Amino acid sequence: MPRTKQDEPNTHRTMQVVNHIRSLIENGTLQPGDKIPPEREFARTLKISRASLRTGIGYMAAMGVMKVRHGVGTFVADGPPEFGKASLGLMGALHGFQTWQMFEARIILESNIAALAAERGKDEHYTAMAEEVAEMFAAMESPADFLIHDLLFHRIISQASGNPILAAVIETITSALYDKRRKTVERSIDMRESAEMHREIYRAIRARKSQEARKLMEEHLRMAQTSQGMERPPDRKAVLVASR
Amino acid sequence: MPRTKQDEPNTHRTMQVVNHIRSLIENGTLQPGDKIPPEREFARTLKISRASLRTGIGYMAAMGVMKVRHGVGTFVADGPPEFGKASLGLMGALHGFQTWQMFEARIILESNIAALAAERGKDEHYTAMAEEVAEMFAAMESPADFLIHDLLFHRIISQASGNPILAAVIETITSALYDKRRKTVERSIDMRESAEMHREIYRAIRARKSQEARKLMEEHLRMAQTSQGMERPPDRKAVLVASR
DNA sequence: GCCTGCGTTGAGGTCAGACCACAAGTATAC
DNA sequence: GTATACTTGTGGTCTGACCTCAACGCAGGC
Repeated sequence: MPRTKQDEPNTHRTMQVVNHIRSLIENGTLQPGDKIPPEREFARTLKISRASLRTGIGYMAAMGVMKVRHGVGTFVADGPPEFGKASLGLMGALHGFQTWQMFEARIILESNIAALAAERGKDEHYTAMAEEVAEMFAAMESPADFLIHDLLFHRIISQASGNPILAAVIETITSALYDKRRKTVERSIDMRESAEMHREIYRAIRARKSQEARKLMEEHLRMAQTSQGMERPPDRKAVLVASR
Repeated sequence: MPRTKQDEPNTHRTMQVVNHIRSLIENGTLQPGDKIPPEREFARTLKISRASLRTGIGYMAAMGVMKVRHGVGTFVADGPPEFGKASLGLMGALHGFQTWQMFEARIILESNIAALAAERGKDEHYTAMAEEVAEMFAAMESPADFLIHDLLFHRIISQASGNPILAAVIETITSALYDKRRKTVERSIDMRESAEMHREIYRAIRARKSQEARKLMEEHLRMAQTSQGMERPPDRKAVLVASR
């Protein structure tokens, strides 16, 4: 009698789907931005139910590897690497992340990234950075536009660092921080000074002065934190937090 | 008659579930390790189908916030904070992460974490760290046991850093690195020397010498990387790593 | 007494197929 | 010629039946 189960590939269907798609990505069949087959068809191909297929896709979508668009199709993520949008928020709820901790993480990561960018940056990065700085000066009258170029500038530095993992991490933190901020009032920071600082950072990176780039980035972010009212770190002696 | 469409807040069911559970966590109804109601029952409570509920749970499970155990139940994650286990692996497939990049990220993060731990560590952390160091010296004959205490030691430092976000990130990287390594041969590193280094790190942290802790941690990790054969990065001919 | 088997129970996992909702393109009415 | 309505393709949700797994407990054998 044929045993009802046996067969080796008995792993959960979810992982079966994930691994399949993963291998398609690894062997180049699927590129970022590509569309995968419609669910019904793909399910038939993989010889599993549509429900199971969807579970697997949902899994990958949660981690930001796939992007599903209702009524249109399912695609491999493109854009900059990043963990699932909501991941930090959810984990924050679970482990009690504080905003100052996000800032701290960001400062540490981004100043190191700036240093790496100074060591490894290429001409294409310099060009792109210079452009964004220029845009910032030009957008001095429009906070919204300014912010866009601010974000782009930092993203380019991440790319220039040559380490996509670190880039993914700060991308995740930054976006969490960002949509935490947009819930509050539109802070009106001193854009001229901010643009000025970005320019200095750019110059340090371009001059391959990694230590200086690190320092400037740190200053810049500390200032940004302060001007956003997200003051104070931990301040030991004063805090009575009984920990545990 | 079947309820026509627009009933009310038509947000995707998935997010409906996620937000519900999230609020249960935030208001303290659900604690790490707690079990949520059985799917059939919970679905009835939320007035959605079991399928949709499962989608939402799957989403949270993918990000490491929930843990599902077939035949047993679904639980809120406990243990140290960490992004979804597979997240790095999948993103790596998509964005071409290299092993040296993981090491680099780890070194940067963990040396900064060691510095923070030196500034903020508490007695309970010192005690736990000392214990693990002792265990390492005691497990000199058993590589497997040694590794366990090695991991625990590093995890305690993460906690002592007082920044759960950074802790979550290195936890994720470390575990990815770990199960990448266990696929290769069991490297027999010099455990005595390794234990020795851990002890020095511990001392620096305990003495609140943050700069020294940072430096020692960096050395330790560089050595670990080397001894694992995961040699150096983008070694072009222009390797003037004069910086630092 | 203690161990072994096997059935029961409760939980998650999978399936099939019908139907809903959304986005885009296409045809039709004015 | 433009605006509205229809059609099509694709993801989203619902039902309800059935499968698999883990834990527990009772019974039989040593």
